[in-house]
Amino acid sequence: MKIPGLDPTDIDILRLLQKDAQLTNKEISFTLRKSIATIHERIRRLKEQGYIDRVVAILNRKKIEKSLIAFSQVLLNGHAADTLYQFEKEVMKFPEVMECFQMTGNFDFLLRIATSDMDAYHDFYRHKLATLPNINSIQSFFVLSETKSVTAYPL
Amino acid sequence: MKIPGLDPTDIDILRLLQKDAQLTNKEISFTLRKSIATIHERIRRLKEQGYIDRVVAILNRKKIEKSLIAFSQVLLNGHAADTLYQFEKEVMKFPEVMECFQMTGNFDFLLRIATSDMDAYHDFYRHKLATLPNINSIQSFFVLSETKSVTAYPL
DNA sequence: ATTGAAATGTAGGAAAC
DNA sequence: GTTTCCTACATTTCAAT
Repeated sequence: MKIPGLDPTDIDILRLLQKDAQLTNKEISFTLRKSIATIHERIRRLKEQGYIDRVVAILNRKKIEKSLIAFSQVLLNGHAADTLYQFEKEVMKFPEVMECFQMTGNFDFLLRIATSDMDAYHDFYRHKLATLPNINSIQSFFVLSETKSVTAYPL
Repeated sequence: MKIPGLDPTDIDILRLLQKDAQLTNKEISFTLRKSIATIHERIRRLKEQGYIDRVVAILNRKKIEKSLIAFSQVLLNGHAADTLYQFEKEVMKFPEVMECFQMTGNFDFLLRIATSDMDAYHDFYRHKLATLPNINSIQSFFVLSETKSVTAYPL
């Protein structure tokens, strides 16, 4: 079995819910040819055991005026545990930072930053990000166009 | 008004649904001190007008054995419209590629790639990604740890 | 656009096979 | 794991404001 604790029906359910979490148990049971009660019980278990983390609404970025997405590579001065921890602790408080990953390679963190436009990004950069302690360098790249963007993991 | 076509109540609703789309209309109506019918009508409108793109289940990456996330910077040979288009068309077919953005800067595309481990990534790299035409270089970075990862835009 | 109330459908739980 | 039944909630519609 590919994923410990999950059988093919569980995988099918996860595949469907990753694309559309508003499917009713009835619709899922029809698609997968199982009873409603089975689907209900499976989903309950998948949530309880933490396979499904949460259900969220994905907004249309263009419509809500967060048209500018930046990916910023951050290099810190030194890698003392405390330096890393302090950076993480502060950067995750910024709502503009949707993602922050510590990375392999020649920089320390990769951030995904959402703002309305370049002015707003500049503002965030100067008055928030660049004010954090122990920052050596920040290199930013901006999204020109979005070819694909899904939240569904391949299963 | 910050976002055209939305009043403060709409913004509040979007903020809540971005974090938890399983909130019932009743719960939202209680939080925002509006009637259930109002909340219902607002959400219907937000979906119809495309502010809410979709509602999805977010899985726990660790539990489903997609522990390895790579960000790959791809540089193509030349930027003929057809070269770009062909790359986009092919790369978006790969389920491992969760995101593909055309970017500013000294590379053309940034990909987010989800696989189970380094072996699976290597396999994807050699037999899928690197076989696409007109690829000049691919530089990959891997996620060591996840400090923050949300799908909610700041509103 | 907002509301309360009424109708419909779904979720969630229990029992028996 | 499935089926049936049941109750409680949630969604959806609608007439009135």
